[in-house]
Amino acid sequence: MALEHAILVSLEERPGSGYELAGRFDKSIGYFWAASHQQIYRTLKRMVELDWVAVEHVAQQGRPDKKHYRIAAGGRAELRRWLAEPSEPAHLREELAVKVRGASLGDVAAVRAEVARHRDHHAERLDVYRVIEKNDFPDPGSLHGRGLHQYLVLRGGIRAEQGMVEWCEEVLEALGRDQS
Amino acid sequence: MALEHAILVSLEERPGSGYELAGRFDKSIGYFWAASHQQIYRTLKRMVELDWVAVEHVAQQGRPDKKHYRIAAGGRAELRRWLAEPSEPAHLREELAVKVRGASLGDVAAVRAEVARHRDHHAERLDVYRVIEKNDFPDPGSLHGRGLHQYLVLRGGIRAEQGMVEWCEEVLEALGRDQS
DNA sequence: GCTACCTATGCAACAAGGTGCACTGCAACC
DNA sequence: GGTTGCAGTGCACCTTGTTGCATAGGTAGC
Repeated sequence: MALEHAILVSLEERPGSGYELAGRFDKSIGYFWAASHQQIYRTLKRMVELDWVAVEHVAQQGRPDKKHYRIAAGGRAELRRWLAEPSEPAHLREELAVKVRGASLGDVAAVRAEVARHRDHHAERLDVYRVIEKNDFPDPGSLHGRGLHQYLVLRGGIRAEQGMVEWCEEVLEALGRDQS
Repeated sequence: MALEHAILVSLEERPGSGYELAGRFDKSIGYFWAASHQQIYRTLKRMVELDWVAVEHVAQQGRPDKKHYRIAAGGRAELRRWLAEPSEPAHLREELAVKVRGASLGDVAAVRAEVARHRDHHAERLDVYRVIEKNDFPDPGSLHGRGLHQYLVLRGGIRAEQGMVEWCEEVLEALGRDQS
């Protein structure tokens, strides 16, 4: 499993509370590895028991107390171990593809509309990534180390979203031709 | 969930046993929606209870008896319902991206080797898809209906694998430049 | 004669992920 | 004065997915 490792990477970049981590998983890191706040709280608890992260209770006024997490020595060791270990290539899990494949068993026009909706969604996501790219990485050629690694992951997101947009366009065009 | 629906689509194309379905999920359909034989047996059982599929016990000589499944009226109705229903865009879950993002916390060279391994894997997969494309769909322009839909899903697979190969190349090149 | 793999189905247990809900209290808006 | 939203943590339950094992005869190679 990699949720622990995604959390470790995120905590290493910046320590914080579970709530804060959940926020990060709603953007940045979470674009490539989604997780709900439930999963994060539960996993953090387990990671404390494993001594991968250290907790510190922080009392607050006007707000509920929070727990501040930071990566511990055990977590760093685990990260190093995991980074060196080979991992399985992820397999695709695209509900939309199943729908396209089964389109002729239902309303093709409805499936086409679904594809259009997904295209719009991925186009929006692509715009978000492009803005981040422009703002945070104006000069990619000069990047090194951590900054370069963050940029490369963003590039992966851009490629993935662009690929989806193009595929949706191809499907829309082909289904349109077939129906007319 | 879409495993039921993937099974329905597959059974509609061709009825068969759970074992046979598991085989299909190891190739064709399974390239876009993976499932183990355990999942398939369990899901088929549930689908029989729901009257989405019909079973027929087939006695065999020299081999264990098998159960032959075909889609039932309830399954066709469910498929139509599901096809018309909007679905959530799938979110990425790429362990490799987490590793690239965390590369500086471990052995960058090891992560680079991982990326190379994954590139090779996706390149092989891409080759498989390209062969299928050439053999099964020699004249895409003339496709209609079900054949066209199958082709479009294959095109999605080709785009996804090609995108991964290109991203891996970009990462390898950038990490190589950074290290030297 | 032994090992290994294929066909064929399935249980049991566990790990991971998702959904719904509960509690607290402040700030902002209308 | 009521709703909405933010900050903050967590339990309980349910569904999905994975792993290990069991059964059992046939076929093929060494």
